Amino acid sequence: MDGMVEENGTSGGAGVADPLANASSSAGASTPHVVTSIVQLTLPAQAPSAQVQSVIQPNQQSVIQTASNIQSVQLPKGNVILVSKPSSVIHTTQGTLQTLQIKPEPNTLVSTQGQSCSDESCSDDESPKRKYREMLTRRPSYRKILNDLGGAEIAENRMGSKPGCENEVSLSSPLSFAPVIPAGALQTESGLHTLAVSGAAGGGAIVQYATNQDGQFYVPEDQTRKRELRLLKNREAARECRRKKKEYIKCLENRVAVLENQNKALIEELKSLKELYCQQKTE
DNA sequence: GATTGGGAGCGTCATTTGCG
DNA sequence: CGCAAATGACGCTCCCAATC
Repeated sequence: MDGMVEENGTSGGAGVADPLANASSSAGASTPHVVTSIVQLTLPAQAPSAQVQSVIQPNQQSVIQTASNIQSVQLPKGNVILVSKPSSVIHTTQGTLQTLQIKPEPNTLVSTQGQSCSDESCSDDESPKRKYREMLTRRPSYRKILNDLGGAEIAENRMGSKPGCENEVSLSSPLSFAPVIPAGALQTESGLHTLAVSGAAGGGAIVQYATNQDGQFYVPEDQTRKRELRLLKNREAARECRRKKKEYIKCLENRVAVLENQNKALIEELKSLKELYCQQKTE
């Protein structure tokens, strides 16, 4: 899967869709998400009517996005940045849009829940600790991320690229644990004993075994088959999960690079605007 | 060549998540 | 709600580079 994710955040044809790509694609001609990000810039209050010639040419792709179907909302305080959530690396427990409110006070916490929360203004229910915990809720699974972005079918195609892998299931290898004894073992109503055993690679497992006429211990056939099948499936699942995790990390790394570039461009743009503004002011 | 430390990958178990 | 899949955590092995 080398080169699956291209620099501009779009995914390669045969690869899995970059779960994070849409948020970073500034052109976005083919993306279903019209709005990738909305940034409201507030001009200095001293010069509300300043005429500023944009350094952004009409046909030039700007890193600052606008969207015709989005209405700007006047907010009483501070600047508001709306971030489309689905592709954001920031995950919250609610809503499609996140509102990040930026306040100048140094001790203010930035909340992703739609409101800021300074240390002293929070009630017990809304304590910073609680909010922090909420922010740390488990990240959605890779499967969910793909589903949200409509990439499920791609994932399925990938699965399809290994046709018949289930048929390769082999139940031939025997279990390796020894039927060591009943000290502390429990006997069930079905006559099976339940015993905790240690696996070869740490951890443990609960197995059931029975005794034959000679009092020897054995594990019922279908019990071992079930266990083997479960282990085999889980082995495959773990492998797949690791692959997806690596892919996900690649995507994140790619996104970092894209955002760093965007940040650079924004800084440059801001610099140019500032220069223009100062020029016109002195004239 | 022997030793050592770190990284990558694997198998398994326990737990969480998602779906019917 | 139950079940299967997905994922985190843990321990193990293998490989490779650095050091002695």
